[in-house]
Amino acid sequence: MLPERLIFDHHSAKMKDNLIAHINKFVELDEAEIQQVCDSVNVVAVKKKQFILKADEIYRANYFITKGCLRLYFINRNGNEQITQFAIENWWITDYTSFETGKPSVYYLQAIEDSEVISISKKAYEELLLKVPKMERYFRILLQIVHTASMRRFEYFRDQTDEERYRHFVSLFPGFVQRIPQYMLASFLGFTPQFLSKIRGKKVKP
Amino acid sequence: MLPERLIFDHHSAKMKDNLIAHINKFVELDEAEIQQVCDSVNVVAVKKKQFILKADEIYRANYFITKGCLRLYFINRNGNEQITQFAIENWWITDYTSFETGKPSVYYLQAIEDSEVISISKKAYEELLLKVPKMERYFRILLQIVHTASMRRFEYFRDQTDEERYRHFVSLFPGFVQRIPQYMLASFLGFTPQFLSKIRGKKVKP
DNA sequence: GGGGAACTTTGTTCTATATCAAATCTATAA
DNA sequence: TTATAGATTTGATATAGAACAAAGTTCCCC
Repeated sequence: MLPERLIFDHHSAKMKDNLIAHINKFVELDEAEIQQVCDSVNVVAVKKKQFILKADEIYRANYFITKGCLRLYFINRNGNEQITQFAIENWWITDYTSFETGKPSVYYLQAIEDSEVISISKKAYEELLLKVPKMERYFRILLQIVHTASMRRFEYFRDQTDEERYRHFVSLFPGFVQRIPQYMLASFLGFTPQFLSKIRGKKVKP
Repeated sequence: MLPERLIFDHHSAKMKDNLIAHINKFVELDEAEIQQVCDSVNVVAVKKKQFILKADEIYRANYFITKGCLRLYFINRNGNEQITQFAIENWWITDYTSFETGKPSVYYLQAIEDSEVISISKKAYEELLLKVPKMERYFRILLQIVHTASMRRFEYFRDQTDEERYRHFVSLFPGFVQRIPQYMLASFLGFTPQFLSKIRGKKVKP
């Protein structure tokens, strides 16, 4: 029987393969570069409801999800959770404001399901970008994608009623909606869980 | 007296210096790289109210403002203008969705004041990124900044009332508010010009 | 597998902001 | 210089969704 450490290393290597596969969709890494990426990151398992970080803490890392689902939220002045982002497989997530400035965040980062996450520390990230310029390209491309996604999201918030935004979101991501409780979806879409329940109770016009 | 073309070239070179100065805040370009950047871009003058692009057109370039002010907006289903971004000196602006996909945009890009703009075509942008890897870094850093800005903006939309968001914006950018008509500020902040007028008419609580 | 907490549903009332309408005010172009 | 469209103000009315409240439901944890 293998010692615990080796089992973990084997598992860990498999997680890292997911990240490498994702990077290779955008840039072509050679063996040495793959090694440098793998040496820069760590694999972490988080249980459902476990927090990776909480408000008032500093986001010293960026997180890539290989399995599961996380949410990023803050508490508004009425004391309600406001989810600003979900992250599922093959997404990076962090509070970039805190990550960049080194100042405490207002955000909570919590697992919605048992999840596997790859983390890269701020320091390792900066060093990796200098050592492997292809990673500048990789993150530049990802950030362009993120930017277009948030522009799109903004459009929806400005051009649709809450009810329309709900129906639209469900039609776009029917599978994802199954994975999360309703109150989280309501929070993400910007209204109360009671209102979501009322929408669902309504018969859709034939 | 100099021929028209030379006068323009001289002016054009000065505009490009602004861009180079901006890039040099984030990465250090050598002479050859500066030349490559300058060869990749064009200088354009736009008069107040003139459109750089309109809805249904394709954003084939990214635009850097050296002087003046532009707005990016779309027409919502009620026929109202929804401004999603302003761009002033030293900001890049485009509809990245259209820029990346080559599909027609829903956005209008219009000068609010007489402005000077440097454009880089999609083709020149892609080539420049390959020829000058430092530009990957430059745009990666800029996109991180843009991303944090839109996260912040989202927070404000979720955590403040319209009136609070107005007062907050004015306190953050008093000079900018002077430069634009009220109805544009209302559109950017997500409410009607009538409502903005009513807010302004109110006495602030002492 | 039972009990309590976490969710969801349902009904009522309330409020911020939209919408509609019309009266000024203000720039710009002829 | 004035005519005219564009912009702002002001007031009356309407409405989407919040807040509050309380009854069901489901999910876990012991």
